[in-house]
Amino acid sequence: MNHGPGAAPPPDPLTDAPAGRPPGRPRDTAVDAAVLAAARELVVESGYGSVSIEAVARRAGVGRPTIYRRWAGKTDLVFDALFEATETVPVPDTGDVRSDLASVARVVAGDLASPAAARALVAVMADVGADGDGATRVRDETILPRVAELATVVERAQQHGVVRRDVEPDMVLHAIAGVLYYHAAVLGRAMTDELIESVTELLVRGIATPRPADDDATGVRR
Amino acid sequence: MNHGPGAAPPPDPLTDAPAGRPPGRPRDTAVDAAVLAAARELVVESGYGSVSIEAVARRAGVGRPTIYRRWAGKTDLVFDALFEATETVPVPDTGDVRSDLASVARVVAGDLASPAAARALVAVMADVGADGDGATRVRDETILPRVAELATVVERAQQHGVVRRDVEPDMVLHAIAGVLYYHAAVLGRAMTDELIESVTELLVRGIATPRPADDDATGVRR
DNA sequence: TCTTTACGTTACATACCGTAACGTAATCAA
DNA sequence: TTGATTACGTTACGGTATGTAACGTAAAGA
Repeated sequence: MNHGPGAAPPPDPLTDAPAGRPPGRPRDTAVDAAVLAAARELVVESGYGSVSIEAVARRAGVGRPTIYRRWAGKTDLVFDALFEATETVPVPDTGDVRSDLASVARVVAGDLASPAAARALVAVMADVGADGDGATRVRDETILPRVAELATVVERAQQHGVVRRDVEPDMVLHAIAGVLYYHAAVLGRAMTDELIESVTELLVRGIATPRPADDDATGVRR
Repeated sequence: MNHGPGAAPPPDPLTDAPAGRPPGRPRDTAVDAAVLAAARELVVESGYGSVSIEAVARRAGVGRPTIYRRWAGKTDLVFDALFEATETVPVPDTGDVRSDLASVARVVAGDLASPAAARALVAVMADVGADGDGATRVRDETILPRVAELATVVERAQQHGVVRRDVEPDMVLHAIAGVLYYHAAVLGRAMTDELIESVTELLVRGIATPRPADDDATGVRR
């Protein structure tokens, strides 16, 4: 994946110096902004499948080659356009696992607030997954680090004994994301408070440590 | 959505008669099969985004207009090609909620077994969701009925008192599907037994009725 | 034989792709 | 100021896919 405009000037491989601004006319940052905004708008309006580089260039008032100088293709561009807006959020720490997980769920739901954006995110993932190259890179550079960071919420709760030790922290995060993605992208449902509430409820009960003299909380055979 | 070749001759609205075979040369069912097979192959080989009606027609040895006579477009065609293979499975009833849900999870995982197919399914969903028309139809005609059918597993368990009454049965099914879809399409992970196991574990604990003198199974404040 | 529909072929206008070439503009170094 | 270097918009190119139309031929029933 390119992640084009964000790239800093490369360090000089010989001198190992910080390598100041490269020669020549610098990129116009206004172009970056215009293109990303146009891409975002078009995706929301007409869906990922209907977006074309051509249309983005037209709306942004920019030449098509200019876009190709920055991004490798539609997938790259839309990916940046959608993730550029998602600012990193601090890991919640309210002292209560339930509240922490609810916060996480609300952040994820925020990214999926617009059904169109949700579908686009999924479409990009499906698209990116097509080539074995960039697929793992996107995941490893964008999704997984964030998951690992947020998983500390679960780890903290484990150290305090309120969450089972055999729960994989990442799994909990993936579950939150999975359920919300599914509701947004496949079911086309809005991210309501009720949904966030019931997901949190389900997970908190699912990962909670059973009461001391109760080592078989799942013995539900009838 | 079209669901083209499966359509039976329409009943006569006036006579209410079964309405025999329509006049003219009948559709060649071999063409249906060849096109669907070609579409399936191409989707698995190169991903949904790279499939074109043109390519499908070429591989199927069929004229392009012939495809357009049956399906409205790429989305329609691929949708039918992918769902045609998923036979309906009887609702499990092992007498144990855990086993029942594990069975459901295994069925869903079966549909997502091939990573390429999983991505294609998601891509089609995202694509279908773009137009407000066919979106709800696909969901209401394909996904939701199946979910409602399988949700009886949860309802049965509720009647036997092993699952909380305030759990929405559909929600449980959506959770299973959501987590598995996410793992397949976004994370690109295989449908392992461990995954199915841990999802089932999480959900069973999450929906189980708390022990009688234990009305606060979620009081996990530290 | 007549009517009706299916099929393959060919053709058409439109659109997008990705890249190349050109002239002009902006920036830095000598 | 001059030269080198890169960015930008415009134009153009060959290639591919789209969705539709028109044609002749094939297959079925009346």
